[in-house]
Parts: sequence; structure tokens; C-alpha cells
Amino acid sequence: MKPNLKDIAARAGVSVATVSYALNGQEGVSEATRQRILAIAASLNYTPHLSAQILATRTSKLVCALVDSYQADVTTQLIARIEAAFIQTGYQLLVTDRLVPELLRSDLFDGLIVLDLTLDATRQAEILALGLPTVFLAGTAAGPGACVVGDNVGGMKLAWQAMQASVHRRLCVLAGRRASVNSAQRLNTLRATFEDAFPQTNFDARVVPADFSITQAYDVSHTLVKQYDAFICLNDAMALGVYRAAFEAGLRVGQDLSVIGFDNLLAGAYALPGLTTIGFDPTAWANTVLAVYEAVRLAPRGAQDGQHRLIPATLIDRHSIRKRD
Amino acid sequence: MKPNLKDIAARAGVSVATVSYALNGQEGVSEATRQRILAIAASLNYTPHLSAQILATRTSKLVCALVDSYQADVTTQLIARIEAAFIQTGYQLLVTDRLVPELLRSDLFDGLIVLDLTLDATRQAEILALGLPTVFLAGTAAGPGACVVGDNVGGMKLAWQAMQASVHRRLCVLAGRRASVNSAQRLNTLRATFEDAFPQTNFDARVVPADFSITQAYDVSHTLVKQYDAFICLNDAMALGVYRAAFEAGLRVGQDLSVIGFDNLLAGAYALPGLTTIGFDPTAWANTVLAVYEAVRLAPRGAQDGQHRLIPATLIDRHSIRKRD
DNA sequence: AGCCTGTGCACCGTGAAAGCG
DNA sequence: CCGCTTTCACGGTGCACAGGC
Repeated sequence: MKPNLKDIAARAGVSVATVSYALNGQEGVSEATRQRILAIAASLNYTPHLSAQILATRTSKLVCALVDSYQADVTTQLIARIEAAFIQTGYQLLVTDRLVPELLRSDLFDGLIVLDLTLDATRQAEILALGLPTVFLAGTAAGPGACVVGDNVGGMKLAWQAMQASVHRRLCVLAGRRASVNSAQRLNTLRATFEDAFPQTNFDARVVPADFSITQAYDVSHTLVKQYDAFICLNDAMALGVYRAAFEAGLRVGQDLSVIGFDNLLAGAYALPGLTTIGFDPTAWANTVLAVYEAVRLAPRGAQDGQHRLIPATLIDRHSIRKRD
Repeated sequence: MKPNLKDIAARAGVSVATVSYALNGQEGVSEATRQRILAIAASLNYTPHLSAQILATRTSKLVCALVDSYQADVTTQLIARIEAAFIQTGYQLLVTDRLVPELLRSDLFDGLIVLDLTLDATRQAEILALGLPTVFLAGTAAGPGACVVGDNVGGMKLAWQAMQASVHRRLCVLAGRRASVNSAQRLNTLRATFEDAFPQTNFDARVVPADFSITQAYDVSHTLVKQYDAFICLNDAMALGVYRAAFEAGLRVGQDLSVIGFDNLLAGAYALPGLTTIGFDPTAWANTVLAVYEAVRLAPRGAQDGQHRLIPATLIDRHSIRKRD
């Protein structure tokens, strides 16, 4: 059977408390007994019973990462970085894709990181109701809770500039769900920029909703690739839908039409030709998440709101835009 | 503060034990008091303290899914299905990509599912040493531990047949790491089939190692696409590396050359043209994992070995092979 | 007596305050 | 004051048993 403190105590000829102090590096144990206890613990291959520790200390170093899908590769790119940052600070990250209130309210987790770029206000409220220290990876400065998000405004301006350099001028915009905070922010920025440049032209007539999904974008793009040649997609998945429709129509991306995405998916890097897109430095993002998490943890309940940090956007220039000479 | 059994007991005017019985649906509580207790629990928004439950019962319904990478999309496709199957049976799956012995030996988890298709014997032994009920998603019938794996032999035969239907005859094989069980099984099957069909020809001269990775496959393929035109890739990632090299050489997959992969990645479905590949029904796979897990859990310690279940392979016929008329 | 409903208490493994020589 | 022990607490479970009809 797995050894516990009592077993070690019996072998060392001391009390359980002394073993506990020795293993936790606390004072009040002579160096000699400490070494003896550590040696016995190592020889028995002792590891503490985490549930008992959590129960006794009423604290946990476990943090839950709630993802919208294991296949959403924007978020999976980030998880690994976030996990690395948290582990360095002594936390252990565990990932799930289901919001099971019984689990999250079970005192097992110290807090929650929500990696869901399609997050809407309803779900956000539902998550905050769990009462855990929480950091969101999408959301608005105005909304409740703390969040660390990519700079959609700056990113969309970069995307617009990149598309302005294209030979293609017939602009079409593929948008996500209306309720999605990310989609709304990106679309509003683009509209403002567009109306600034072309005050006379109707922007919204060029906007087609495609739910942030590759399949929906593919479906609507069959006709779009015949009318338009400059596609600004509010995420990379939809850009890949345009790729597919273009391929089947015998059109070459980067030649016959220009496409730009948003999020810097791995799949975009491997698309042919490589997808020009807007990305956010994942390591910077992860480190900021950790910093905000620590702040939220210490903040009095309810004072999490308004914490809002922006990760600067960069243009990842590949080959899906045909530039003017 | 979060309510506990004592709070409920006080409000209901009964003992803590009665509350525990009522909430767990056990006998010995009258229907009237049970309803009263349930109502109070609901109104207080009570959820049990999981650590205390695990400590008291010495059992956990938490299962850890250990993945090799959050980006490995063969495994992420499976996680969601496995999670669904396990949740139906009352388990809760939590995912991590780090083998932290302190965590896994902490009595928090009931058992372990290892989703690592690149698993080798060393790592497998290391994981088994943790002493948890474990199911691997890669491995050999001969090896220790229980595993549920795709039928590499049957799958590779299907791949061979599919490629035999191609107009392209200059065969090249892209292989993974030698230590990988999956790569070895697939390669050995292919070699046997090839030598059966062409006893005079040297098979191994046509095999190029590319580490199961898209970038390595891309690197080696620049020259390969000039010598060969029929590529059997032991996984889809490498097939996509061939795609990229072909694209840059001005060659069209499905026209100028034929490619088949293995694993049925999502990225292959969205590649242009769609990648013909070998897949395994993920729902069947997930259900089998659950069944084997239950068996392993109940088996006496050490008796997990030799459990070995095969998931049948199917050909996913898309458009990367140019067939004879 | 026997059945039904409910209670008291030891226990799970660990942590930490207070006590003691 | 040092070095260690005693004691209680954490939240929940389940056995043995009590009391009423």
C-alpha cells in the first residue's frame, strides 16, 4: 500500500507532526532527524495524499483550464505556454472542456482559466457565478471578471493595412457569431476603419456571417469568390474555408485573390500558400495570464472586475495577399 | 462561505450523518426528511467538498488523461469522445500533458489514460511504475500494461491497396521514429506486403525517416518529389509535408503525384486536395477504452498486462490519389 | 420482539497551534 | 529557546446502535 505520514513516523521513531514539519521544510526539527525522515520518505517512495492536504490546508495549487474545445487550436497553442508559466510558480494545470459545476465548486481547484475565444456574456456570467478566481481569455473591459485578451483593435488595423497593399480591391468580410466578443470587436474596428477610408460606401453589405467556422465559410464562399477578391476573415478558420472554395473554383489564393485571417493558427502556417494573418505572442500572453491570475486570487471577492490586459498584435506576413509592385 | 453538511444539518434539524445519507440516496432516511434536506441543500447551492469525499471513501471518480501534446490532433479528436464515454459512467476526465509523479501518485486520480501515439517502451514503463490503473492508446500485445490501439496491420494493407489503384508507381515511404511502436508496426506491415508483391525489389531503399513530423517531411521531400510519385506516409502530418514540397515544386497532388496518409487528421480533411488516409472510428475507440479501463480497474495489481484490443481501420478515400481509369 | 428512522462517533491523511521537558 | 509531542481541525462517510411504534 501507499505509505503515509504515520508509516514514516513509525519507522523514524517520531510523531506524525514531526514528519509533517520535516517534509514541509518547517522549523523546529533538528537537522539530524530531518535527514533521517527525508531518507525514509524517499526509500518508501512517499508522495503526499493531495486530497488530505487540500482538506487540511483549505488551499489547493490546482488550477483548472476550461477550454471550449480540444480541437480549437488557438487555445491549445496557449495552454502549453500557460501551463509552463503556472508550473514555475508551483501551480498545476488541469484541462477540461466541460463546465461541470459540481467539479469546479468542489474546492479542488484554486481557480480557473477560461480559454474560450468564442465566449459570450451569458457563459461568462455562468462561470463567474461559480465563485472561483477566474481569468478569461476573451471579453471586454466593461464586462465583469478579469480578462487578458489579444488587441483586436490594433490587430484589425494591421489587417486592414495589409489588405490595402493588395492589388485586389473588391472587399468582403467574413464574420463570426454576433454574440462573440472577439467577433464584435474585430468587426466594429474594421467598420470604423472602412468608413473612415470610404465614407460613401456601405460597409455592412460586404459582411457575411460564417460563425467562425471553416465549414460555414466554405459554404458561403462558393459564390463569394466570384464577386469578391479581397477577403478579410475575422479568424483563420474562415480564411481556410475561403481557400477551399477558391481551390474548387480553380482560383489561386495569393494570385487571383487575396485573403487575410486572424489568430495565427498552425493550420494557416501549413496552408498552401501560407496564410497571412494577425497573431499574438503566446509566451507574453501566458505570462500576463499568470500575473493577472495572481492578482485576482489576492483581490477581495467581487473586486476581480475591470482587470483587463491587452496583448499587442503583430502581422504575420505569409503569401496569401498579392501585393502591388 | 461555502456551505457544508453541518450547515445543512443545522437548518434541517437533523444530524450530519442523516444529511450525508439523504444526499447520497442511501436508505434509512424517510422520504419526507430526504425532500426537506434536498430542498435546503439546493437553496444553499451546496456542492460536496471533493477532497473530503476522496479522503473519506478512499476512492475517486477522477481519471487523468495524459496527452503527449495539446496540439497532437489525433489524440485531441479522441479526448472529447473518451470524455463523453467516461462521463456517462460517472467519471470525470482531466487532461494534462506533463507526467508529474507527485500529482499522479497523489491519490487524486482513480486511473490514467495515456493518449500518446508516439509512446515508446521506456516511457511506458515509467508510467506503469506509478501504480495506477492505466490504459495506453499505443503499444504492442507483447508489452506490459493494457492498451487499445488502431489496427496498424489492417490499416496499412488498406493503404497499400489504395495506392495500388494509382497510376503512379514510383513508391516512396515516409516513416516515423524507429522507437515508436506505431511507426514500427506500420512499416513492418508495409515491408511484408511489398516484398510479397515485388520479391526482387529492395524495399528499404525507398524508406525515408521523417520523425512523424510535417517539417521534417517537408525538408526531405524537396528532392523526393522529383524522384518518386507515389508516397505512402506512415502518418498524416508527414503527408502534409509532402503536399507543401509538391506545391512549391509546382506539382499537383492527386494529379502529378499520389499521396496517402495515416490517422485521419482534421488537417488532412481540409488539405487541398483532401488527403486520402486511414482512420479509426473514434467513438468505437473511446468506448473500448472505457471498457478496458473498467476491466483494468477491477483486475488485481499486475494483472493488467496483455489486455490488448484492436480498433478496425477504414480507408478514407479523398482526392490525393490519382487512380487508373 | 422486529422494523423504521435517525444519531454518535471513529476514521480517512495532513497541517498547525499549543504544550511540555 | 530548542526539539518534539499532543491535540484538534478540515468535510464527509458509514458502522454500530438508540429510541419509538
